[in-house]
Amino acid sequence: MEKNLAKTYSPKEFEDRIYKMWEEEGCFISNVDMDKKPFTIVMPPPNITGQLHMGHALDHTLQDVLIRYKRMKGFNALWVPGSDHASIATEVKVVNSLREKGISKEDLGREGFLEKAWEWKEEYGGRITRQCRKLGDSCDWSKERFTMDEGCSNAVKEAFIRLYNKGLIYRGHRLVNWCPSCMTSLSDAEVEHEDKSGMYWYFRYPSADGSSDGIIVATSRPETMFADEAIAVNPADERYKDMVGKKVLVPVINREIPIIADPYPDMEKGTGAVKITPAHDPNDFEVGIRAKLGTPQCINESAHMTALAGKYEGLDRYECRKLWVKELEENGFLVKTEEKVIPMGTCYRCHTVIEDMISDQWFVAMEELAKPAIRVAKEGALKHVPDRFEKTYLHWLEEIRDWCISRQLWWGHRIPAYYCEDCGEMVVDYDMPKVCPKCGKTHFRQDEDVLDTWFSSALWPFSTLGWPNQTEELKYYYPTDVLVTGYDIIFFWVVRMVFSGMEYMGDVPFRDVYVHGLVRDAQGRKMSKSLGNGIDPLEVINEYGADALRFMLSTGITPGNDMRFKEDKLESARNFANKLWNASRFVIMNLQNEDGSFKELAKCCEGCCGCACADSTDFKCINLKEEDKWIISEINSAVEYIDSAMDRYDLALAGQKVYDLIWNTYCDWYIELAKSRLYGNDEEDKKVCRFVLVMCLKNMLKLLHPFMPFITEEIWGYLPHGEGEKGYLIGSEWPKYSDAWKFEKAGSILNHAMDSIKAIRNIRAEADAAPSKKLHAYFVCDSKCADEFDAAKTYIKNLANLAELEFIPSKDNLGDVKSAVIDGCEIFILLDDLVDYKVEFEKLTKEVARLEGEVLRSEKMLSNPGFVNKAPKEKLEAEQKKAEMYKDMLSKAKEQLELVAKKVK
RNA sequence: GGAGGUUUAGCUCAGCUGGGAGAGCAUCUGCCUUACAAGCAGGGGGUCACAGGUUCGAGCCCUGUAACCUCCACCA
Repeated sequence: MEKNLAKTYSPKEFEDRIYKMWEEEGCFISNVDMDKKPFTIVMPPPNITGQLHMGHALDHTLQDVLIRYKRMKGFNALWVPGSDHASIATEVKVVNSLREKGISKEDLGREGFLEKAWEWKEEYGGRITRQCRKLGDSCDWSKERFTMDEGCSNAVKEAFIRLYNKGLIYRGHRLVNWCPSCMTSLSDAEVEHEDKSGMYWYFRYPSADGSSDGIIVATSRPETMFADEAIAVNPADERYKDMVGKKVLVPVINREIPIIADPYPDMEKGTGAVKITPAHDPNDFEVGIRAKLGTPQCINESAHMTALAGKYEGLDRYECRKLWVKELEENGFLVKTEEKVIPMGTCYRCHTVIEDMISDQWFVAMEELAKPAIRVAKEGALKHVPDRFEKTYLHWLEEIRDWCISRQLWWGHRIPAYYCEDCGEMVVDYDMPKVCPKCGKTHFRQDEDVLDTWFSSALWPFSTLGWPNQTEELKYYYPTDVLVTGYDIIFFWVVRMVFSGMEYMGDVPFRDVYVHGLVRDAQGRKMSKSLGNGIDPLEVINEYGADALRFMLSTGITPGNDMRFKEDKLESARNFANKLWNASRFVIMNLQNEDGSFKELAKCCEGCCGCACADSTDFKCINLKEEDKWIISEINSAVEYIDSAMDRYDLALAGQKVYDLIWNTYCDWYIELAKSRLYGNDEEDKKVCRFVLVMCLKNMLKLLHPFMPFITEEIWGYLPHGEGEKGYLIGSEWPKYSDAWKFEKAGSILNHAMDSIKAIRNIRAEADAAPSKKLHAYFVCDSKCADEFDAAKTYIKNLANLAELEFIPSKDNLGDVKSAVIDGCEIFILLDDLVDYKVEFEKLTKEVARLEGEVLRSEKMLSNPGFVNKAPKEKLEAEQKKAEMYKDMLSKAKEQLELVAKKVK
């Protein structure tokens, strides 16, 4: 082993090595252990369609931070990894890759195609797991799952059969969302609504018997006219009362259709008369059922016209529309047009405009299943973070319609329904039946369709733990603790997992849903392939390291809100890692002898191993200085703060606190204070200082570990450890808040010291005094804190670079001074010719004005009976103290001003 | 047509249950001070979108307005 850390922080040198070490040592493995409480997260399985993007990196980082935190807190932490077969998305990808080789999916046939799809899965599934490792995901790879592996497939069959037997899955012949490009049905959740600029065309449908001028209807889809079955009007509509029951002709093609009365038409919209095309519009379909209309189709599965469209047969729907409108116009049927924004459903995968298509599909009846899912959210058994997402969740469940689960695809879970070749009888079963229960024959064919990919995802929190088998894992780990996911898949996934969990397991799949936002680009746009603005996490890791990426992602967010990806945030995170690296290097440097062996550290207590263990709490045998007590106190209160933030899922606040602690507290102050001791001659005190440096560093490494696991583990490896600390940081114990670590007096002393130092530095900087120049400072302290300033004296002398610090009773006879007023003390420095008295005069004038303002504010508050009577006692007392302090500071500042005023003259 | 979110320093964003406005980056000044220039020290910069209200006290609570964003909603 090297004696010390390398000179420069270079994450590439150790991140992969550390991960491999963790994995080989089984640090991620979790097994059933009744003596420990489990903490479980099931990873939202990434699609095997490609590679992980920044959204995954965020999702995984948040989960890993939580898992590592809980693991260190002593939970039996399990993070189950896996991936999703992503039926439609993957099928499209495989089809495309085949097309490039000039092969169609039909050429290969079902079996051949599936072989190709599995090859795809092997390649891309493997790539994803490698990326997870790069990110530092501490998931239990021995439990890795895939939505189409044997266990998950069994779970899918079991779920399907159970629901079918309960009558909650049924086959229906009805209108469904159809993507003409993907050539499959889609569920409502898979349809996105986009506003598109469109047109209303108003056409006259002439009267069949010539008894009237006919009727004018508006439509945005003239090409569906070939399949019109009626014109509907509202029964309350006076305008058309006499026409109900009469017939009109579809223009040009002269097919007779009736005018019917139905509550559906809105008298305010369009002309109040609506053409009814049951096969191509869901509302029309409903009207058609009520009026017993037929369902002729003029558009087919690929959105081309059928024979019903006559000479337009075979044309694309939009081609046909153009020509057909032209023909109608030329024949005088077009009354007027109106430009209009029309909301249109599009396919969530390819954004093709959806057709409503009549077909035979499988459905899940949702009404009963939704009820328990609604109940658990309302009762609080399922908690959303932030809670506003509960509204989204509930709204969707309350409006839910039956779920179309069959897809006309090959890649996915094939529906376990079998049809007798002889009599057509359908059997739903785990495997192909041997004998037909109806006709006794033995030839069956399986349903051609596969299931919606979300059908298997819905089972993920328990199928991954062994369900439908009642395994030990399932009993121990279920329900899981938290689901971490983006708000964009609440509908697809979260609601379905919840009602599935309630249905099959009788309990929620997770207690909390931690919802995060999207990672956008620097301009705030969504990252997408089409914009080409996506950023590859691997490239970022390559340049800045996984720790920097993780820190940027986990501390740059507010729960539920989107974040922008900014390069400078990454840099800042990387610089922080570098800071920690160098601080650690400093500590180690001062710890080691020439040969790399450790120098002696002070022992904190009887039986101390001399390794400055992180959990030292008994300081009986050690002579701590005030700054030691102070830094220990600071860490102690940070632990309390961080715990509370983590427990609220406020990871960003927790992370920022560690940042602040390491950089602004430990590095900027403690290490600086430590230098004079380490370079001094007091050998006993050096041991004490080393002890504190190491103990505090260890605790900070722990606090940072969930966020930056690699660098913290790497540094941990270079520090001395006692028996109780053997092993890796990842498995170490989280720091505990302890009263033994509270040192209030030391805090006060150091605060006085830091205030003084800053004030003197300020004076020096503004007077343009050389930093190297040793100054002589005079302090006039209040008697109430004289002791504390006295205790702070050496710190001030050291860090403010003073030749001398003298406490004097009054500033009289000092002569020319530059000064500062801080709480409890006035500071004077003789700077002779360096001072610009004019500037000084202005500054003091301003300061006096400021203090006057403060005093005024305070007095106003204190003379306000409302405040005095109603404010809590602590507030009142605090305000009184402040008032006193400001008055004091004001009078001193005024005196100084007078002095300077004389000089100016 | 419904629902939600956002609006705080030049930029990106924090700000917990109401009690004296913060960070990172950028900018300016001075420093290669023996862990770190990926750094150190110091400074400047904000009518907390707008208008009302509640309160002794509002960035925070209530009402309204504006701008931007997102989701949901059966394409006459």
